[in-house]
Amino acid sequence: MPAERPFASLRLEHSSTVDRVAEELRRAVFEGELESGTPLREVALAESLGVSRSTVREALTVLVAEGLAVREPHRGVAVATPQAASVRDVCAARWVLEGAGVRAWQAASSDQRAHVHETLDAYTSAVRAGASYQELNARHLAFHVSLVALVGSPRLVSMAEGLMDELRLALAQVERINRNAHDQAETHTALVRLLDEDDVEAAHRFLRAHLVDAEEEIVHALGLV
Amino acid sequence: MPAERPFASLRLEHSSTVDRVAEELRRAVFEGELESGTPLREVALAESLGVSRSTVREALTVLVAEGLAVREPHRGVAVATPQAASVRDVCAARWVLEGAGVRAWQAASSDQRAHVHETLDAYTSAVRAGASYQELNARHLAFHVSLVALVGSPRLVSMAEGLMDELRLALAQVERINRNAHDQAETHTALVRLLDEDDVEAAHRFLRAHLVDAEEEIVHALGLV
DNA sequence: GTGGCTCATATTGTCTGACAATCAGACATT
DNA sequence: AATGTCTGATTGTCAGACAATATGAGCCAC
Repeated sequence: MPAERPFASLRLEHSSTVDRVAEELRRAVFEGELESGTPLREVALAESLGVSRSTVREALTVLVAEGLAVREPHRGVAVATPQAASVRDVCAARWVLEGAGVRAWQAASSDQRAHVHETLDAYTSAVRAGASYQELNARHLAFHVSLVALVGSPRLVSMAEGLMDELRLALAQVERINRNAHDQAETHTALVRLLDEDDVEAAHRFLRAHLVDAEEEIVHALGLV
Repeated sequence: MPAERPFASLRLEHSSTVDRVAEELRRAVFEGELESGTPLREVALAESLGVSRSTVREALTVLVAEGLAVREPHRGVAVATPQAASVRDVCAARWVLEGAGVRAWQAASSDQRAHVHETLDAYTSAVRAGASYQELNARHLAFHVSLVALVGSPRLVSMAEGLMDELRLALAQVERINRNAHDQAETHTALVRLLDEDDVEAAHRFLRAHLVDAEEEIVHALGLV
């Protein structure tokens, strides 16, 4: 019987100008090129990127929606400045999402569990390969997103991705000055080992401790900036 | 000792034109004036609202970000069509958030617990007063958001608000045809009673059942549309 | 010096008008 | 029926304009 959408797997991304500008700004933020608080002037960006002001405005709206920048009426958009309070909030939220993911381990599909292993492998091999801060952060946080994905809700996943983007911003600001991205490969491997043993309770407690540690470390590092 | 932001609570909303347009579109969607799938043409909206096309575009971007509308490249924005799958996803996500809220009951502040009572009262009195569908939906969902607020994370709250907006869209579409918004005041009162008795476990199970019911009901009603 | 005033400048918020790229539907061709 | 072509509608992006508002400097009074 013929499928009703024979070529459903084919897809080509139609990157709009706005998307490209937003991506470039995101990159600059995560790369630490833009210090937190830096104002993002519309005309200056438009000229330097060779696009119109309207396009820049739309891209800035995206950044603001993602929490990477803040807009104040008639004062413009600036790179967000991570505060201790907002980091704690992000961590509280991620604990809810990731904790739910871990609890869903046994109910999760084998694909979802495999995906956790994949993101862990990607992280640990990046650590071994001595990858850049940005890549380590990205892979580390991707692992945590894969935990949330165990719940099986696309919306929860995109929420988690948004939270991780905010963390990446905070980490980028911290690492501009203090490059202390230490190796956490064993910690995560241990977490997954607990999951593989189906000891969900222990994994849950372990994750809790890990997230609390991460929160304290980021907040502490922020205090030094 | 003087606070560092003495009048932080004061705030006067400088409603921008974009905000007003977005609010008007939101209202029209929740009111059921716009059937799901209705294309939102930029020029037509601009003329009928008396604003420029750029302003309409920015407002539409907001609606799309909120999940109330979908944009397809070069084809424009249309009112989102709630699918069974997306409703189930929203419900899975809200279960994670609201469940975490209920579990946080005992650790929550008295303000937060009082807020749950307030939103419940607002809902039940609206029921008694025979309020409109829209108002009942809004107050009903505001109660559920107040559960999430027990966690104490602003970001989780705004995530929950986003989910509820999507549900309001779905409800508005089913109620365009089938007005079956039945009274759920007792259910919610019972839930809060369990919380007041600090029987968090029972409240958790009760909430679970309530959310499953709600999901099935909405999905079923959607099937009739 | 502090506090308050006016004013010039920069920037945003919004509008108008334009044009190419793309899409949807009708129509013609094979 | 499937394919190619034309036409109109709509979006994506651009350029330029103007009013409202915020920022900062200078100036004045005390």
